Amino acid sequence: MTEAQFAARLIAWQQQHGRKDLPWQQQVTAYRVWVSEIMLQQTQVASVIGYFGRFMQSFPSVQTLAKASDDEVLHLWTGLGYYSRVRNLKKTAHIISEQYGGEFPASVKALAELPGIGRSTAGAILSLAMGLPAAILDGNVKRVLARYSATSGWPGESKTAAILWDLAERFTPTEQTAIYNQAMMDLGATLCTPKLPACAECPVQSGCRAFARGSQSLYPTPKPRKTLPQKRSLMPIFARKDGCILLERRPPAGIWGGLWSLPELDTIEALEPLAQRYALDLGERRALALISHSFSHFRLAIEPWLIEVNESANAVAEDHYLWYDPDNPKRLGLAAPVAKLLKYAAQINRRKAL
DNA sequence: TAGGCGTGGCT
DNA sequence: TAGCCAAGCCT
Repeated sequence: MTEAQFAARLIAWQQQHGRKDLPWQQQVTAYRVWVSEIMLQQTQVASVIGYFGRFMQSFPSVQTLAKASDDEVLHLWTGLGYYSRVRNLKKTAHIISEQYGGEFPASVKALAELPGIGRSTAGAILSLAMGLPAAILDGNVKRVLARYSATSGWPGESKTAAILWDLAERFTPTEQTAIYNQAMMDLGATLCTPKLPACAECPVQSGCRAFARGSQSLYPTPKPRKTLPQKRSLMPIFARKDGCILLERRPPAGIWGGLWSLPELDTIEALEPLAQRYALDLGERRALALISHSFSHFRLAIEPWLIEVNESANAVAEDHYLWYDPDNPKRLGLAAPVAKLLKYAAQINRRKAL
């Protein structure tokens, strides 16, 4: 099968079986495609749909996003993960409004220089939003191409990535590139799935080297896994009489960067110094059930403590902490397990009030 | 180049 | 249950 035939079959398949009703496929603009592509990085379509709608409701244009506060954007990202995407999103929104007059540049090079946009996301914006010929190489395309060409090697290795990018560039047609790229993603998401691919329905089965050998499950070569380190931390839920709970802002980089969180302690011995810093008188305390939270690179066991406090004046910077009212919550970014704990603590508090 | 960076769904 | 995986990018 020639490269042109491959592309033609994908395009025909897309028109019959592809996805055409995703939110970012309606009222297509570079802005909407860009936001969707950032949200979809390492994140499944089903998870993104709700977030995308709320985001567009609040920030309908690159200018409204550029002017928004960090807390407001992080609030709408809470639970989606990879929060550095938000910092990069805001930086790029600024650059587009200030330096590009509100229009996205129309080249891979210029797009990929923007924070948070790499080669594949640049290709997606160019092809899907602008109709220009540009290749993409996301997880779906990698899987389709690795199987079709029976290419071994983990795609995270530069050598394997170079081979796959070369294939992607060769197969990507200069006409109808948007439909073709969407077809490759949809084929990977619906037929050429990681497990139990539906090869019987595949439009390019006849040229697929993995299918010919019955070795679909060998591609792409999986990432070499190491056992995840296990960490543990204490999270004091300092609750005032009025039900408000102490939150601290996390540093901009690192895990949960820029989000609001409960304080994190290594040991219970660190509780007194922390209480002193905030000038808290500690009352009754009770341990709540352990929470296990899993990240891509470590596992965290959280030991939450609900602690009643009386507060007096302290000298901690105002933008470093706040008293969060669960019954009248401010709009800000919260780490997922912290959001769960706050709900739980509010429940306990409400029961006590009855 | 390898590792940091989240979360939820699925098996 | 525990591991795998998802429309990757940055340092």
